[in-house]
Amino acid sequence: MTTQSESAAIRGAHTVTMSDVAQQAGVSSATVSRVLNGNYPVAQSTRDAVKRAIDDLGYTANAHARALASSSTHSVGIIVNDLVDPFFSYIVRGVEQEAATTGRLCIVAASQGDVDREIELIDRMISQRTDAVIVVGGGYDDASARRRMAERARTLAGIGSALVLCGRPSVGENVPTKIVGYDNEGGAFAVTEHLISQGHRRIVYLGGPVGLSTSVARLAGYRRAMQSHGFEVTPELVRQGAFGRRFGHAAMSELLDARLDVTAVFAANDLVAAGALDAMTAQGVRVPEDISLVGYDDIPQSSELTPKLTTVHVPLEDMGRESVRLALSRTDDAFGRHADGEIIVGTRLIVRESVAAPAAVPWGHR
Amino acid sequence: MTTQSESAAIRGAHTVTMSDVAQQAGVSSATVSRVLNGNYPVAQSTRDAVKRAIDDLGYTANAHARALASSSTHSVGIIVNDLVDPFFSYIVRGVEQEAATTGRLCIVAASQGDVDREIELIDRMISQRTDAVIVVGGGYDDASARRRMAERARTLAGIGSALVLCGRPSVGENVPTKIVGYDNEGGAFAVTEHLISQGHRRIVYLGGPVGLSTSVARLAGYRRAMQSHGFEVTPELVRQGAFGRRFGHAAMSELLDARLDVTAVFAANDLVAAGALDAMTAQGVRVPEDISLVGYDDIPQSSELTPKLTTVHVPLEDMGRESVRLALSRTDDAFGRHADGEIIVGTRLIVRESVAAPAAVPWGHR
DNA sequence: CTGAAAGCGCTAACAG
DNA sequence: CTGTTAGCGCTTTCAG
Repeated sequence: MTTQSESAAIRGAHTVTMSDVAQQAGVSSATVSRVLNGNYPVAQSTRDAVKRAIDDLGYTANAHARALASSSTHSVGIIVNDLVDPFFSYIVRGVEQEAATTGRLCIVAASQGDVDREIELIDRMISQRTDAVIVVGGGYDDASARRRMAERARTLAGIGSALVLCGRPSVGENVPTKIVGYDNEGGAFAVTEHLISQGHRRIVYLGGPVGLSTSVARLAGYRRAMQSHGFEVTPELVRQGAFGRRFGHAAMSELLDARLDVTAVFAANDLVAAGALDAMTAQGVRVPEDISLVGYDDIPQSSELTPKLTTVHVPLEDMGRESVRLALSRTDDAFGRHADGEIIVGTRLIVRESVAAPAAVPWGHR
Repeated sequence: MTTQSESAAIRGAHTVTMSDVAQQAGVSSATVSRVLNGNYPVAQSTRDAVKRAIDDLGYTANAHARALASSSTHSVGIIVNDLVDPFFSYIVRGVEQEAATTGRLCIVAASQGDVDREIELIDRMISQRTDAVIVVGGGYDDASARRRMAERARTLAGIGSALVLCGRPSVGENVPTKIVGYDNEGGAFAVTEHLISQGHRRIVYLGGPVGLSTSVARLAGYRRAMQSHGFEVTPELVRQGAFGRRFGHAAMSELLDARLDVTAVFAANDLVAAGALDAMTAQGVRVPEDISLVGYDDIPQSSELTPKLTTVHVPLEDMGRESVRLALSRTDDAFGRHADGEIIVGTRLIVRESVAAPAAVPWGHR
């Protein structure tokens, strides 16, 4: 048997191309293309000969030549802030899965939350002519960024691809984007309501970058719930900053040191909650006996904290999958114009162990 | 000002190509290519004209055409088991970072631990002609898989790319692969020694798929440490299975239910340790007072457990970075033959809070 | 410094 | 069913 490596060695370092295969099989390259793509009738005998030649030569089609000659590149692009943050990695997992299911490869890039970098990465994806470019996570209310994003959206729509905003608000009317979102305001409202229903009224909102759409919306939901019950949201009750564990820890420590009179904490996401929990545990504050705590996102780790975290579930992986499905579904109308597509996934309160009725005497005031 | 979108609208849906730009700028496409690549002298005025045309037209180079005509594709491929497992996601982060630094994009794919799927994905990466294909994580001692892997390694080397095995042993002598590894056996030996030095002698080895190179090596290190002290490793002391949190929980619960006489647990990785810790906490077993616990990998979450986990540090992100560096460093000799490259990163014991001297009376025997 | 022209490897009509 | 023939959009000699 002639193995791939042997023949490669015999033939030298020249890359094996389709016409090599054609020649070896005694057919034309068109025929090789046909058996490869299986989208056209080819005699069984010819097919076999071609397959044998492919094997013997160790031929692997050049995806670039293919992309150039045909249309689809069989790839999707995804841009996230950070690949190790569970929020993003679960979404990436969903995207990769759905891409694989549809025979596509997945190009991922991390923007580190830098807007310019993000645009730059979108441009690189455009260069790659990916079948979709998925941008994940909240954005800032920045007119320039929005305008540049809109330009890319148009370019992508123009080449038959699509820009999908996953967990990010629209960048403007009449901009051809697809959106996969979830209800940040509503979820925040619900979880705050839950706290209030347990008797809390001095609730602090902790974390989330100032101005980031996601955290703006969560804060709004919190505010609406508080106000609908006539509870005042004093400035000291709102502690924004970042979405990480570290911030949660630092901000909570500070809060505790200040002996602020609060009975519950709404952390802007689960990571912040985890950090806050650490800080409380370190200072001997019991959750939920002394202070109740809730988070947002329901990343799997949340149910592994002690106590298990009450939070708002967001179907991250599904959002990833939906993003590619939506992008791939052609929504052009009869005139070839690109219509908008939008999916809002459901969000729901997950009650676990981190909430209880407020302590008779608040922590730090005994 | 003529915006990109306006002119795109005027021009219709035809993708903007280089010759469009050339025409608009009144030069040849060769010139456009030159200013784009900046690797050849072009008059300043011409350069400006071209740039303006590019802007006006909203031109974005087609990466596939470029890859086809030139050589480098400016991309690297990486294959992991699972994108949300911190072990893998940190490595991916390192790869993405280094790729970005060298102006490359990163194609990622998940094999879900399936060998055939892994080979299939390598083939797709070969199709993409990525500058490197990085396969991450332990492998099974499977001759067929190794042979197929070796074939791919040769193919890749033949087209000027490279197969790098990150955290996986060599697939054979004279196979042109690059290796980025770390000392599993040594780290396991060290952490087991640590336990022994604290007075433990009934230590259970928990987790890790049977036969997976990584876990085989860790188990070997554990055995060597035990045996060097004359402690017998009875079969009941070795509980293999998987690398996940769920397995850790299940196996530890079982162990506890069996009232097995052990004073310490060496979890095959931190996820298993986290699961085991959960199980112990649930049953009222205190760590480390009743039973000591150690893990492996030192994923960041390890220091966020209660108690903080004593474990073996593995520089995951660095390994990712090194993988692409190594792959990109040409190590061809004068005859154009591809030489092997290998990096073994350091591993070190991280002592935290999960180990103490054994209890006078073992848990479950009071 | 710039243009013309020959591919890179493949797909997709268009003829047989 | 199969071969011929154009390109896809770019890079890269080779000539000016």
